[in-house]
Amino acid sequence: MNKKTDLRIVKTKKVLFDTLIKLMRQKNFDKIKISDICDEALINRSTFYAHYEDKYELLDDFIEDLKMSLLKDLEDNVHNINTKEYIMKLLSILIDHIDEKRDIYSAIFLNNRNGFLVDFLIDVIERESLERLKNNNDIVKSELPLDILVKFYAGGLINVCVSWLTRKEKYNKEELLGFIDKLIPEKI
Amino acid sequence: MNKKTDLRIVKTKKVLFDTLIKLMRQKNFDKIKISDICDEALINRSTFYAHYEDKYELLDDFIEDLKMSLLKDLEDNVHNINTKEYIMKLLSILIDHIDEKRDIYSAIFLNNRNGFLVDFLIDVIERESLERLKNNNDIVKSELPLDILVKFYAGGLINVCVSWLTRKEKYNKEELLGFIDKLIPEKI
DNA sequence: CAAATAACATACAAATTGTATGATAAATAT
DNA sequence: ATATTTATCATACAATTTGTATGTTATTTG
Repeated sequence: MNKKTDLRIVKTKKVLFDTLIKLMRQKNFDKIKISDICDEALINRSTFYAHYEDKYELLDDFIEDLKMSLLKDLEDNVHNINTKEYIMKLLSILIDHIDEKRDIYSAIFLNNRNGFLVDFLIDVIERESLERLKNNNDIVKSELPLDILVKFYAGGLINVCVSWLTRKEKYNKEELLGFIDKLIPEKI
Repeated sequence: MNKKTDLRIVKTKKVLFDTLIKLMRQKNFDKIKISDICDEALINRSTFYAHYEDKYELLDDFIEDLKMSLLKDLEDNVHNINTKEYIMKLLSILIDHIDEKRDIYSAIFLNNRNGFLVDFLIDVIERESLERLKNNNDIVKSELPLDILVKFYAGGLINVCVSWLTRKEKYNKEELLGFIDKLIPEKI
């Protein structure tokens, strides 16, 4: 039984997270000062230092949270189905998740901090489905190493999602999923 | 006839570039101070400020140079051939280029500053081959918007290259090209 | 060789960070 | 409900890093 964290800490972190994203939408993360964040968040600067060593630690903590919430969305929704269905479901959840948190993700992407998402997606695919993919007939024929396949599809699909999110949204969510459906072959 | 730049400037910028990469291999770009760079480069800090406003401008300038050299490699080698051949040739040149400048690129990738390469590759493909791709039978059947296709393949292939570069190199250059060959369908 | 100018040495102001301390307010636990 | 704990605040200050300014020296160009 882990004692729950003090409400004040929860509140402080939340307002720091919100403010960070707000500022990242206005200017590049590189240019954001700790004092900017505190001023905007109405948080004393010494309080900031009580939680984080620097702004990078704040960003890391935030992204960790984001990963957890994405992971939860996936766990709740993705179940054992075949490879392509599985990937489609995974991306559908991912896109929903991104779409719900559109402000957050577009701020992250604007700052080119999306490496984590590629890494994360690769991680998820590797962890959750490596065993399944290994025993799956779909995958055997490709003659390609699994790690290469995973990198390729993860990189490509994330890039499509990023452009969909940051651009002027030529397509809606359903169209995007339709495109992705065509990009992923039935038999990999 | 544009007057050539003063030799001293060329030398100063070169040593700044070299030092930046050296430091980026040791620690994250975020943590590198202007004074670190100058100390290591044996350049007076005031000289730094004579050329750049901050370290981000230095990095931009360096990446601009890198883009130019990559562009030159491509121009020298890529000629009109069909879509798949064209893409394979493009990537072959890209991989050679990256391989030659392995130290530089792995430092950039380690710092997750590879967004520019995806953007750049997309740019190259869009500029140099959009017309060709448009009139190409290979592309028509896909029923997918060209921009989506470009994002997908650019993101996927760059991600494969990045992992190839930063990982412990399980595969050699020829094997990598073989994998890429299988990833790109004959008819897109 | 003369003129131009880049790099240097130095100093210093400004901005930002990082730390320390005691007081106050809020949350938890008994 | 009250005592206890502790997070936040206010403030001050040292330390770091940046950014600018100035005159001198060394190098490059023409």
